[in-house]
Amino acid sequence: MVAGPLPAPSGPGKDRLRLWIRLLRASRTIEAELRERLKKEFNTTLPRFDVMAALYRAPEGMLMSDLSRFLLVSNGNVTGIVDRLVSEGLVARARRNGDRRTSMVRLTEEGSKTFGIIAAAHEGWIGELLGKVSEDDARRLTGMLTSFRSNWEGRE
Amino acid sequence: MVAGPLPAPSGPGKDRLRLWIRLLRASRTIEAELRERLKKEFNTTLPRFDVMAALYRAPEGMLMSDLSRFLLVSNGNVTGIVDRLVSEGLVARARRNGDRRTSMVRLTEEGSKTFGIIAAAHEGWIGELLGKVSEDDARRLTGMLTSFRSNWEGRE
DNA sequence: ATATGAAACTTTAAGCTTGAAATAATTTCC
DNA sequence: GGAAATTATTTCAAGCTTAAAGTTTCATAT
Repeated sequence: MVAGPLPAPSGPGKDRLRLWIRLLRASRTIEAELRERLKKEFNTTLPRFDVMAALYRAPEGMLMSDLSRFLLVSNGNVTGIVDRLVSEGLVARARRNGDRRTSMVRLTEEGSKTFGIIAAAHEGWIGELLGKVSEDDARRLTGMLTSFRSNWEGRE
Repeated sequence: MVAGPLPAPSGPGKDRLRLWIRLLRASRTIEAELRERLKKEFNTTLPRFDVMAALYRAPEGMLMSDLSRFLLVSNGNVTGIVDRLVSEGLVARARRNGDRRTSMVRLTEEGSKTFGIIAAAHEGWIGELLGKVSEDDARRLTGMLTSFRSNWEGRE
């Protein structure tokens, strides 16, 4: 996937292949940097940050399946991450009256406070890491990515 | 990370944050699809494909540390993936005369043949998945991503 | 009411991933 | 030549990830 330098591919369709490779390398590079900083500065992980970010914007809480869908990861995966966040006191599961299969997951007060702090740092990091991209290019790129993602969403 | 819908962020620097979120969602979506197809069609994984792709373009072989650097993953990680590829007969380690700490890793003949087949399918999938991106946009996007990545490479 | 099926979630096994510690070989520097 | 630092790699523990199988609960249709 993360192919790169040496013999530049050429021929029909190669431009898209090259785009994909760049896209993947870019996101992996940034992801690695964020992961490292989250660990060093806040002793947390990217998956936990992702879950907290999702919950932060849903004060009423989210179902496990909502989280799974939103974060694009499997539901078994979310179970483990939420388990750890619960044991850290940052997240709580609340049984529901109506449907006993489900539980509403939400940030605790401490979780919310903690996330606020981390999120501020995170936004600063992104600004720094993408600093060389002009606001204009950022908007243009975002537009392209959005349209190309829309071919995908809710496909199967 | 993979934040999305609800309250659209606004303010200074928010365009870059949004760009990052889209970038991440796009690459995760495509990655997930590739992973699934690699599993279903060829009973292999993305990391193994990555390693084989790197080796395919280096017929003389690569050191473990070369692989690690090139693929942007830790060296301990590469050890495990190469181990599995070796046990599948797709990759071979060759001790070197000069430096006995290192070994040259390369595709076996079977590995090379196998990779050729998978790579052809892979290229087709990318063409399909990014089909809606015009060749022109693909080149433009690639250019932007390249320049923005170059702020990063060899940073520390 | 009760089977049948669907839905929400957890568990499990296998594999991927990292950072840190451990090994081993090489190089550097007195 | 030998200690000390460096380099290449593996090992390890903890955590992330998936797909598949299992559990519990709910909804539907007899």
